[in-house]
Amino acid sequence: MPRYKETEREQAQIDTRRKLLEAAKLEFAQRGFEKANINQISLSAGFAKGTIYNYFESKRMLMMELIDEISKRHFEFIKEQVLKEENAVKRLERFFTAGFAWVVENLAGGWVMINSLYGPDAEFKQYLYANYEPMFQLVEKEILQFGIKSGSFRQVDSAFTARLLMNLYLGIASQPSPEGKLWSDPKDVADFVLNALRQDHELSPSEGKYE
Amino acid sequence: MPRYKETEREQAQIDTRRKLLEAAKLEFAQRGFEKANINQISLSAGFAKGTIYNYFESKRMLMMELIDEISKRHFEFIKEQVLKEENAVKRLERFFTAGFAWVVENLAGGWVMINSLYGPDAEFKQYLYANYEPMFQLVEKEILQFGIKSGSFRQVDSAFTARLLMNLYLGIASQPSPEGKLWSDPKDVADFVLNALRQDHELSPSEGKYE
Amino acid sequence: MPRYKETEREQAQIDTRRKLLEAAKLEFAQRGFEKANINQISLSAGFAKGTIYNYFESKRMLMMELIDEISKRHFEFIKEQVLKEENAVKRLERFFTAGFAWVVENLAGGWVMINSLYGPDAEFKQYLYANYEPMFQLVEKEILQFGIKSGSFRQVDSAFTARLLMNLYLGIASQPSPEGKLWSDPKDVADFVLNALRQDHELSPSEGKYE
Amino acid sequence: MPRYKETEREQAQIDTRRKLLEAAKLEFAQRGFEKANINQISLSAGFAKGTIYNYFESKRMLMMELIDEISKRHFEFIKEQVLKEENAVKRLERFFTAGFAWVVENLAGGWVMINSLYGPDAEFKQYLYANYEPMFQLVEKEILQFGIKSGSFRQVDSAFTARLLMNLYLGIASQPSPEGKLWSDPKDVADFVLNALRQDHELSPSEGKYE
DNA sequence: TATGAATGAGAGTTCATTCAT
DNA sequence: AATGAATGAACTCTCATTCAT
Repeated sequence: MPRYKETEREQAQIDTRRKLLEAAKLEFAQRGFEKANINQISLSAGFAKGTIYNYFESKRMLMMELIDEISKRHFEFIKEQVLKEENAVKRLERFFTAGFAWVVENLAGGWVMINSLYGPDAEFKQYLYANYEPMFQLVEKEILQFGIKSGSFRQVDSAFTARLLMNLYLGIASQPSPEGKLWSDPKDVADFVLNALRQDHELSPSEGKYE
Repeated sequence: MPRYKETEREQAQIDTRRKLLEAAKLEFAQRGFEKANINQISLSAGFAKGTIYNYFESKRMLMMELIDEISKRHFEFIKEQVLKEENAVKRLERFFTAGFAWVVENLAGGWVMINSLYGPDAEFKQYLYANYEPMFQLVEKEILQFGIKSGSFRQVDSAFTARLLMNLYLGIASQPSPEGKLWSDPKDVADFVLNALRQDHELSPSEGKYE
Repeated sequence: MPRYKETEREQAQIDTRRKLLEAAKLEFAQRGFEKANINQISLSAGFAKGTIYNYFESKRMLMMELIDEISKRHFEFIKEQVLKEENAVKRLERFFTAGFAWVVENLAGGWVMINSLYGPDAEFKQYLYANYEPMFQLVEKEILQFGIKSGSFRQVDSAFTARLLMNLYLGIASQPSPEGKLWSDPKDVADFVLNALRQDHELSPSEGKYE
Repeated sequence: MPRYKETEREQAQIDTRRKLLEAAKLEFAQRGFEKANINQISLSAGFAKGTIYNYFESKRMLMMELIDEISKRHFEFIKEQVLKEENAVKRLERFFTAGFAWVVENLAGGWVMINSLYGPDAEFKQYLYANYEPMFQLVEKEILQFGIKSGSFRQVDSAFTARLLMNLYLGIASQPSPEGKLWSDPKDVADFVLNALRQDHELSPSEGKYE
């Protein structure tokens, strides 16, 4: 059999798979995992009901692979944007700017992530946390520790603070309006955080206390 | 008919209702709304499967009433604790302390709230937001505006900041360990926030820049 | 115990029973036997759900007693009106006039009869036929045979014709408009039937009189 | 894909659908719509209980399609037989002969029709009336008006009389014995009706009145 | 006798999954 | 690889009936 035929077939399979994942993303985002209809996903993607089972073992495995794909893209996007900046403050601002932008550009994907993260399904949640580990690392190391080392930020517990920042990000990202807008500006969130992270040595000891 | 008899019957109804809501809370927390089995709830509460329909119109209505009850208790608890304090900084600390404590003491209730807040069901989400409006108000007015007026906090957008704080609270509250512990100390979160809210007038203009 | 107390109690029971039957008639007429809600009947009658079971063994027995009552009243009404007339032609006309009037005045009762007569429940149907036997007899003997004997009608098979007439009556009676009107005038139906029953034209003119 | 394969599959679908409708007809006829068990229908037809939902949206829709099918066949059968005759009297006789024959040959179908026509379900009733409109038209135009024009019948209100005849037909048709026989002979019914429709000009005007 | 909470059998419907074509 | 008919477990909801008070 000619080589190029093989390649064509492989490409066709990849395309089908991509279409199915795209349809799944929309369905899961709209109805949630439990209410989502796997037959409908296959149909929406332009195939017959059964086709999806040639590509994914089960509804659950489909979801896992979807989570995988979305979270990887999500991370890559943010990582690239953040590392572009060479200044910790700008990196932090960029983290929120890029993060919010991604959500707005990927509403359905965002919903799948949020639902899995805060939903009742332990397996999905655990899987997602594992997938987001690199993003935690990014925030912790490439933003916070980087900023502390460079003197931009005060000495904070970077692991703890990374989690706080991720929480802020995801929390806000989970509340888009029906039109797909977020309720806050990334700049404002970044400002708030920067205020919390700024050096406070210039405060006189007596002023450092909050009664 | 003797009065006390009536009272007895009424009390029995209240008890049954409470048992059913309690069982529902556990089931919904554990499995999520969609996977929750309403027959099982009734059975877990110690009744026949049909009994629950003498008390709640439908699975959905049961959930709504549960959300109602939990959110009201949640708010009352936090409100009481926060308003006990007469100092804005202490109120803010108390908000997190009491908030975390409530979640730890009410793990199942917390799950129901979080799942509804971040889940795919628009009706539940909307209902819950409406129910949590008083809590937003509490944070905005009795903590933030109160602190700004008294000079404890700098001039921030109180509505925006209230939402940020609620996000932080709910985000962290949504991640209890399997043993029911939260990953962070309320004191640490409060400190982070207080750093962001402290007066910055003592900074000289040149020091106000992050570079 | 005083005698009049007993009587009062008996009267109260009779009243309760009547109210329950009345409510049952409306419910059965509106929703049909299968969809009718026996709890609702008891409530509509002004009692608690369980009360109806103090008066009727089961939903089915309630229906039987209702059929009994309605069909007896129905027959008594028509019989009285028909026998008032001393002329066969008038009796026949009166049969349709009174019959239609009864249906219009007793729409709910009429529905219960028709549904039972033409419905899928064999037991009800059989019971109703037994109950309507006297009405068949009335038509056969007091109208048709009476008219044949008196020379008003030609020689027809009175049993067969009685059934035909009952069919005509019940068929039309089963089609009231939503406002409770029947689609035809009893006079017109009677005229049609009288045409079919008149002496054949080859009879001499003197015999052509229906009296 | 080969054409004949497609055809095979289509044929299989048509067969399955027919089997399901057949089973539904028997179940509905025997137990009535409300008591009929849709799972049982699917099982009786030789499929799993869920299969029927691949062909019909709901129990209600199944019933509607069944009514549709039966009434169409019913009408076609009678129409063909009636129009075969070229004489109004014969057409009328044929109407009853063919009508009775159809009922006897299609007992279950007949029951479904009668139950829907006289039952408590307004939607079915309305649907059936709409479906039987052509049959009313047939009786009114092709039998009665045809007979009046040709001088076979006297001048009667054809719409009114058509309804009367349909009533007679359906009423008798609704009372088959357990063995599936009707209580009357079509000839006798036709004779009765013909007597009512015959020209009465030979009666002297004064005798034509029933007073 | 009246009450109404509790019961539990039963039914319609959904849909993930299988598999022969 | 793609198809889509068939499957049957599972689930929500209804309501006739019971019975302790």
